[in-house]
Amino acid sequence: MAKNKEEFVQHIASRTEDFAKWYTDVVIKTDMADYSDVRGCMVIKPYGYAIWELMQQQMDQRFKETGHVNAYFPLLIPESMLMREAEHVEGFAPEVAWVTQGGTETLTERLAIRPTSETIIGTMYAKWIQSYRDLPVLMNQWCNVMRWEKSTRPFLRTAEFLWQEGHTAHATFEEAQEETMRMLGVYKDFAENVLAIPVLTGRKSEKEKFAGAYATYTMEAMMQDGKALQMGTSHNLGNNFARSYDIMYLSKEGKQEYCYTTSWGTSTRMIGGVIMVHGDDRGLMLPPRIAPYQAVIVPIAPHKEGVMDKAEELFQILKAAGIRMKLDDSEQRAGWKFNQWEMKGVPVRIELGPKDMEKNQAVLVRRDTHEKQFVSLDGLADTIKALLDDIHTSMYNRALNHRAQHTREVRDFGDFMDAVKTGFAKAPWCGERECEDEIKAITGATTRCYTLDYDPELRGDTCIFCGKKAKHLMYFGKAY
RNA sequence: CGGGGCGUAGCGCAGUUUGGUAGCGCGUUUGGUUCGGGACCAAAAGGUCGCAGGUUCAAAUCCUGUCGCCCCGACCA
Repeated sequence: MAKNKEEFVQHIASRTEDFAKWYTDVVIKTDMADYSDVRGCMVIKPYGYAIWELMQQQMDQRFKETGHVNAYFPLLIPESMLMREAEHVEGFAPEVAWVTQGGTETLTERLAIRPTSETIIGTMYAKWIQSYRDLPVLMNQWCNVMRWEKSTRPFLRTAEFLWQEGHTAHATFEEAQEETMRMLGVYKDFAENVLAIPVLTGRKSEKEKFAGAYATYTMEAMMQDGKALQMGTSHNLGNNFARSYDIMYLSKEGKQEYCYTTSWGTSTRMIGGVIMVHGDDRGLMLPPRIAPYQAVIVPIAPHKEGVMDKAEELFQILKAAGIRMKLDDSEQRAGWKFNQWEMKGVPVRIELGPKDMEKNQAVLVRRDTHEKQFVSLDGLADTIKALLDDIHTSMYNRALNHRAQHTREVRDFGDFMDAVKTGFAKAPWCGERECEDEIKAITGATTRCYTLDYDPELRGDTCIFCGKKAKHLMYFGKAY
């Protein structure tokens, strides 16, 4: 303990300082000091990258299960290629970074650093697809993209980010629509069953949809402050890109037809979502399925005879059982380690000391509830696996409950304004751009997505704001 | 692009009003006592005070310029 009160307060303050930085320090560092003009560059530290790798693995597995294959396309896109889809260009032009110089050679045509790859992949698809026999084409690419945003935000909006972008081509609109919805479903499954984040799925308004798309579908999560985060999107591009890039096939009937294409993407922004949905005052709280370490063994009194040997033995057994393990044999006090691993979000802590060894037991402490249990060393791997599943479910339910408490279905604009102060409002809406803009100007809330099963004819609702006939049941909220 | 704030040791900061030996906490290193919730004692290492110019016997401190970062707006698949 510190000598006097003043020193003690200072001591605590410096700890709190550490702790306020946990989110950047542990996972991502945005540090622009050496990049004078590149705002919002991101450095992902090894621990954060390990999280991303686990996300990649589990998403990729789902992509493969739905018949997709991975490929890679160029980083640089010639300006003329980018410009072929008018609406797309209009949407992305303000945030594209350009290469104008290659070595000592000044380029005759600028090259865009990809903000997304529809244009270049579309160009390739046009060459690859000849016949109905070539369809569908189902590909995915893991890569980085760059968008020169005016303002950036750690995790949520960085200039450069890692993502996956799926691009598919189909013979008919219906097949493209089916694919769009299938991948939206894959994303929802991933968010809920891997990240333990409940998401709303639905369709974007015309204003919020992807530039050049026929329709954009999205999954939206609620953060702890009640704000919305778009976690992934799936677009039915109709034949818009096929028309601009000449993606055509010869049908069974011998006619040249345009393809129908889709694209869908999720990014490192999801790491930000995990942090903001699950984190608490002690730091990160990682859902077990993406935790680089699912359990950490903290030996108690490691200098005592046999403790380290037993801890090492346990570590090997649990690791062999398929649990991602860490044995903390560093020269720190137990209490320090407890706090350190809680800050890093490890779901389960295993304490093993002389007293436990006598009783053939270990102490398990879960990160989410801090609940402590004494369990037998026999069958410990199974006990921990069950506990990890339980932690996942309980984290999901906590987030779901939070969202439920901050979402209100409203029919009155006063209630609407109240609702979007702390969360989502679900309200009938006319679907018109001017109305959407005015709602944003007045309340700060934007349209997030609308439900797919709402029938305004049956319900006879009027728009929450302008009073015209409602077309959609829309979720509104303030967004990141 | 507009408004505000900040650049001093690895990290977080005080010191600038009123110019006069470069400070504090954490971290690091060494030795010792400890060890079931962020230990204690003792010693040590570590900074051309963002950069450039000016004023002065003397500048972290005053003046001018410049670069960078953060926050709030505006903007934003």
